[in-house]
Amino acid sequence: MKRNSRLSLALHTLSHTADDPERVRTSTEIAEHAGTNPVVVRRVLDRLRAAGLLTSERGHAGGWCLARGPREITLADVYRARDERLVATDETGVASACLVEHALQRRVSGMLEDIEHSRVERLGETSIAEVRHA
Amino acid sequence: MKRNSRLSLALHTLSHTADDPERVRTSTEIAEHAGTNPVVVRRVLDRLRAAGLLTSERGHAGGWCLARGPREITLADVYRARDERLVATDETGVASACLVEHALQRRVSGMLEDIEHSRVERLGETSIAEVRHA
DNA sequence: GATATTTGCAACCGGTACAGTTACGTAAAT
DNA sequence: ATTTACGTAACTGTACCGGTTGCAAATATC
Repeated sequence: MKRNSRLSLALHTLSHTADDPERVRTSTEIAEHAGTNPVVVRRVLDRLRAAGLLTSERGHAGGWCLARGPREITLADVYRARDERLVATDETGVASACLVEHALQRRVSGMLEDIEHSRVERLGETSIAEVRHA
Repeated sequence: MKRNSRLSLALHTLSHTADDPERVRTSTEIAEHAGTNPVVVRRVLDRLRAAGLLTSERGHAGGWCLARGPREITLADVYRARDERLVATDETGVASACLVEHALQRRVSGMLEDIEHSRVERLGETSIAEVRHA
């Protein structure tokens, strides 16, 4: 697959389901379209379901569906649904004895957090329904 | 060591050298302070030297020194000195046949670029000399 | 009830990235 | 010549991730 694939795959999938919200899609189908593996798809989509963006049904005629209207799901929702953070703020819990280190941690990670927030805010301005008309 | 250590180590080291710019520090000394290994320190500091932020002298009484005044080095300089990008914009060159994918790429990666710029901009507002007084 | 389909999940493989470590070469001061 | 310290290459261990396989559980169809 390609780089940054988790977010990319999530967005791609949601955008397509937004195209035709009634249609139920299997992970196999999605995987073929995305050029990857059904299990990988499920792994990514698991998180979107946990975040309440998708629902899945097992068994015959099962598959994946949008949990709410495509206009009610923003890029920020998708972004937040990944549990990972791109900023990677330290958080090892080990308190350094070094004062400079403390000051750095506070300043830099605070700064990156701010940026993170503004990023998510901007992503929130676009719903997955309108991505195609970008 | 800890996560995000390259940037962290770079910033930490530079902040300390900014404290007393005349003093020459060996990688062993820096490594001990940072709780890591001299070779690791040199690897990270290599990039800072390539970026013109530090100089190094070999041999007896050699070591590392600031290449310019601590007020002329910003956090953005350090951030840029790492060659890596945190955003990881796709760039595999493979053109997808999927129009939605195209639109997504354009919109999302454009947005991430913006954020990257604003991040660097904000980091540029602080010099390593003033980090301690945060 | 048997069968086919599809998610759910765990285990494992292969590749990549990185910190850590060891070892050795090179340069400079004493 | 010796000592010091950078420069660099090689190897290790770990972590993460995409890919893959296998199997259990659930559900629709026959």
